[in-house]
Amino acid sequence: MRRSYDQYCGLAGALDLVGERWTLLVVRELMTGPKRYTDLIESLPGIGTSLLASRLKQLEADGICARAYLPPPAASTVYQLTDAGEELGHSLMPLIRWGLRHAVPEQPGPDTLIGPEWVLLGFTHQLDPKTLGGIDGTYRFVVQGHPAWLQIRDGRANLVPEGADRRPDATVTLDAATVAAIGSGRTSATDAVLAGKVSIEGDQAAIDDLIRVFATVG
Amino acid sequence: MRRSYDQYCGLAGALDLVGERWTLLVVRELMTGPKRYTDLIESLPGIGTSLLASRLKQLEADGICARAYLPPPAASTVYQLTDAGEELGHSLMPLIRWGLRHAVPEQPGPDTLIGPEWVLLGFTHQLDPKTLGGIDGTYRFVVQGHPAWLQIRDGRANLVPEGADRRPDATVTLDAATVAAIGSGRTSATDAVLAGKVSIEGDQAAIDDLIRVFATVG
DNA sequence: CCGAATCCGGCATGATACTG
DNA sequence: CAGTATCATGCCGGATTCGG
Repeated sequence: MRRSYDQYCGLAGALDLVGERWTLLVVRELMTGPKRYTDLIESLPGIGTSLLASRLKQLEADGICARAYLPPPAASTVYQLTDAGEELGHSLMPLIRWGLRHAVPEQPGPDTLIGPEWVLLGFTHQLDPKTLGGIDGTYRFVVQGHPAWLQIRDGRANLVPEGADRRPDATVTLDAATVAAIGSGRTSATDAVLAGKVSIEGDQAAIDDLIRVFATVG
Repeated sequence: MRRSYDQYCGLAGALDLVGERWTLLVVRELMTGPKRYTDLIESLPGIGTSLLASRLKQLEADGICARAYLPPPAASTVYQLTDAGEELGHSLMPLIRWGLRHAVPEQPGPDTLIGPEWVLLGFTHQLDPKTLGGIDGTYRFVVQGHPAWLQIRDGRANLVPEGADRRPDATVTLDAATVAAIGSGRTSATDAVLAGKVSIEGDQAAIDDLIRVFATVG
């Protein structure tokens, strides 16, 4: 029997489902695409293998994530968000941005793990869908040396896993503090570019598209 | 030394501060005005007095809430949100509405605690500030027999504590399931009124204002 | 190697009793 | 009213093991 706050309240109900330690970080991982058990273990150092298994089972039972079985030769199990899980992910964006503003230090500490997708989430969430229309491109973001891929297509921007065959239309290089400042809303993307904190290289048309998208952020 | 995920991520950082059991529910309580220690204990059955004290200390140390000392004759300590705490409250609204949609059953169970403010939060968050302009009124909502007060003034709507001297301009009566359906976005407020799920009584001008506000919700 | 289940020490939580 | 002290319980983290 699971522990419940037993209150008729959206927050208490949400926390009954996803309020336990690690659970929301598992959801965060799945927000950037399906992941294998081992991928999750690596992104979540300290979780303990049995706890992850238990969390995944709960999330599955609650309809937040589901397993999928990749066909051979990949032949592996992946976990992915259901529609309810995707909605949950979107509903977390303001909290993520609050955390960037109030809970994440300017500079990461020596032992702090950096996942470029984590900090890019706050950025992509601020993009204006109207500006994205007509753009079709794949951008490689290098955050503090760690690469992540952003795909803009059909008026939507998504972080996608690195693909062996993928070639970036442009590469954007910046450090973690800069992404955090932009993602949190503290700095506008344009200001960061003008301050020389962001380097963009690649196909000129793609760069122009990106600059236009940046102009709407902040 | 507090346990930390130690990840450069807005969500992980936020959870380092407010991810432990009960913490966000304390914040939720403070979202509807300053509260005394004993008020909190009563709204959070099961928390255990020492754990609440510990959580309040953490929230204070992290700049999310602060104590205030009421002057005599009230002569009592209250806890209230700081600016960062208010921001946190706002950032939780989408999660609260997700919870209303996916984690709260239609009908409360026999032991489920009902706090009218909890479920009204999802409603007030959807109000369109433009519609609120020019309205100055105090409305009494009776949710499943439990009263709560909504004050609309200066273009903003806030849940306020019951005041001995307060007199409602109108009283709205409805059940918990109806507020949840509206607050979650499943039903529009207008539809709920048309379906006879909501009863409104009071001053005719105040009722008209309220109906106009309702029309923007959903 | 992937995806777990098991065992165990330690810390967090919950209930009660007690104090200024 | 506003907490502190204490203690039983249960959850978490780490290591090990095990089947596919």
